[in-house]
Amino acid sequence: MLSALGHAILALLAARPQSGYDIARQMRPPFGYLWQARHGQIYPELTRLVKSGLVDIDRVDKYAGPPRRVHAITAAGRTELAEWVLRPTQIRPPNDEFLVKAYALRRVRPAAATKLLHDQIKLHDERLGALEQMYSVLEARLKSDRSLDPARFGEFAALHRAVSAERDYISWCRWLLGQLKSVPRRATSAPSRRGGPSSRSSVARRRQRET
Amino acid sequence: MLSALGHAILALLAARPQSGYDIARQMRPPFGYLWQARHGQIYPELTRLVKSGLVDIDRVDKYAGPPRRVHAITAAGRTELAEWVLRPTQIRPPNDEFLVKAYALRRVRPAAATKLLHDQIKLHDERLGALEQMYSVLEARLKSDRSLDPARFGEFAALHRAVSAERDYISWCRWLLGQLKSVPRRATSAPSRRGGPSSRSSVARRRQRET
DNA sequence: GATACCATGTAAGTCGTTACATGATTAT
DNA sequence: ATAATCATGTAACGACTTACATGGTATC
Repeated sequence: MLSALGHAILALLAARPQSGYDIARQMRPPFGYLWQARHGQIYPELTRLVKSGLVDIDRVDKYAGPPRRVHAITAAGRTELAEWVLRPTQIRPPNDEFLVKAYALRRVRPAAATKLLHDQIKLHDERLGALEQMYSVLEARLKSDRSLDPARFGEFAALHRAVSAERDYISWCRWLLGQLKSVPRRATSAPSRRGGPSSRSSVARRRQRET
Repeated sequence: MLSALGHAILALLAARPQSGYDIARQMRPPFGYLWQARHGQIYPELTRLVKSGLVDIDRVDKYAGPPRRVHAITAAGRTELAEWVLRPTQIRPPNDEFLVKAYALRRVRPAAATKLLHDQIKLHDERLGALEQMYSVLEARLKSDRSLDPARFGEFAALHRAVSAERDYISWCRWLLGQLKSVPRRATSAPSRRGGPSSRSSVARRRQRET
């Protein structure tokens, strides 16, 4: 059994041999677009991959500074990667903290809510900008190179996904911003429960087992 | 310090008092749209919330079957929730296993790749269908009720996000499917490295420290 | 000299999954 | 009877974060 991170590392090493640091750089939050992880998780995982024979140390480069251990995927690693790709995949839990905050947004003043949204938009805009730049660099390379290099198609697909996801997220933030303007009502700490038929019926639908 | 899950539970309890089972049902993968978690994580977290005084046990319902412990948020809980909402929020790491598989897609036969994508589309289509249904039920309620109930706006916003995210994901899958048809080249286990100037320049750009 | 980056590693703690455990109710 | 759902809990394990640790190089 190999973790998703392990397979993500295999996938990167299948593209080209790299050092742990190279991998960590590509995976560094918040700009990693294939898989995000910190070096504290990557180095031990690399060690495990070497121990299981899916990866080996190609060479150790010593130019200046600390030596770089360049890892390469083995034949067994490529086999494992291909088999893993074919195995069924579940949907990841979205679990976005900011979504929960949006759910509870009416608990804060509208001005504060607006600021929150602008902050979040800024964060995602920065990420989107970085992704778009990587995307256009890659696109330019794919066009200028003799034909398009299918070896880089994976990067293209992943970047395409990441860019699209960020745009979608930002659209939602802007939609929410618009909603805040049109429905500026706010609740205080008292829940203001106007226990009319609306909430009644909700409870009734949920449980009919009441005595 | 309280976890994101703890705050998600607080947010749900701020909407109405509920049992652990109710919370677990709303958070159950793969259809939970606010936050996904298993009951094995939820019950201990609820206990912690009670111990810290953010939640208390409203009552224990015994209709028939096992008793339901109905939890309610306390005043301290509402305060904590509101303060947490205002705190800065980082972007969650996307870390989607299927994205890594897409990155490595050219390692499998085109027919297998196509099947993988159809499977993934099916999964997301099922989730999208469920979400859209919840969305339309909620929408109908918001319209039929006297005016729109701002207390339910959070659900609306979260569902909106979830639906939009699923649609975006499915679009990407379909785009990939189209790409597979137009670029049906596949690599065998041999990496076919045609070490031309393209990969050279890439390496050169990445590190200029070579002796 | 201070700061930033390169480069690798480990340890402690939290978050989350999976599986075990129990027992009643409802439907087939 | 058998299975599915209701309802709560715990234990073991794996994934991930944060912080500590080291030491060289480049830049201001």
